[in-house]
Amino acid sequence: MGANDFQLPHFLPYLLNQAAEAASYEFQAYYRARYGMLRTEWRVLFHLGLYGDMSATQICELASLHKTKVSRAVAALEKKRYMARAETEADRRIERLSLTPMGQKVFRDLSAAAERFETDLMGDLSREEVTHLRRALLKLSGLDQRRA
Amino acid sequence: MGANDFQLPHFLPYLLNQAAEAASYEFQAYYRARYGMLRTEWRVLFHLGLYGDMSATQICELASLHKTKVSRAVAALEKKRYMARAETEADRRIERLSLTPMGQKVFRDLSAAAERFETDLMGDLSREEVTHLRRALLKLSGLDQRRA
DNA sequence: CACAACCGGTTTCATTTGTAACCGTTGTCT
DNA sequence: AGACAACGGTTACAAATGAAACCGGTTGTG
Repeated sequence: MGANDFQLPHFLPYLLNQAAEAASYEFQAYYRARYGMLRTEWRVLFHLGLYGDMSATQICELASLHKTKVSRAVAALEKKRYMARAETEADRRIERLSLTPMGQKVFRDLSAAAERFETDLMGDLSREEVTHLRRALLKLSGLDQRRA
Repeated sequence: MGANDFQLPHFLPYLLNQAAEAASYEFQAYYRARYGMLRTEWRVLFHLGLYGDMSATQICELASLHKTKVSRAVAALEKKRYMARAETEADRRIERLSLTPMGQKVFRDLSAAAERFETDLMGDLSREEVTHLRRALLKLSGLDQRRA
């Protein structure tokens, strides 16, 4: 024990952070340059594209994002005409968010780009390594618990 | 292919990010509450603690941090009296950074805390899983290339 | 030796983020 | 019904971040 055998490149939180940053670098550059989008914005866009219309709060829960972040991302996406809001008749506080046709197009392009970057990324890893990696990350993130 | 089989919880950059955030959450709360430190600050502190005195630029390279971030972290650590600067006689631009005794104490405490949190974190994973995970993350982060 | 390019590090300014207070709506309790 | 807590979402303000300009100090070149 003690600090002697502790090394930064073995410390999981550090390692995860470095890997996460490296992994999202190219994709980030892509959606930023091409659509002027921020990280939270593509996340919101993807949630709507993948899971269908939903409210801001639902996105918060699914993506573990704070509501102010989502609120701002929603405003930005709306301004870019990628997304629209509709009032809910049953509860007038809730806004049903949905992608516009243009937003859907962006979503499809970004999905394809995401797959390309991911494939690229996995180039260094064997198929088995990727499977194990995903499983471990799911556990660590708690995403396996929160999801159906 | 196409967007149909694409799912957010399988997308590596997303997954890595979620895992990284979840993993560093508790440790972050610890050094923040206890020492009022920011993420970049503990990274700088750890680099000095683990690898001995060095310059800001060297930390930038080792930790893949931008120099403004390091500059601010160094200023903050100095203000807290965890770290001191010394001029280099050979090149008066370079500052040799080193931990004060107080900084070393903080470093030791944080090292121990880091190990505890990491052990905790790995509770969900088998020893083998952790080994594989580390190897994969090292590759993805590029940390294995840049380091001796 | 003068001059320009470069380097280590800081500062400035615009953008992004976090925290908390806030607004209108709905649910609850009596 | 009326008072009040809780909720969905926004706004305001402070703190953190990123990009680029900047400041001395150093190196290289004529």
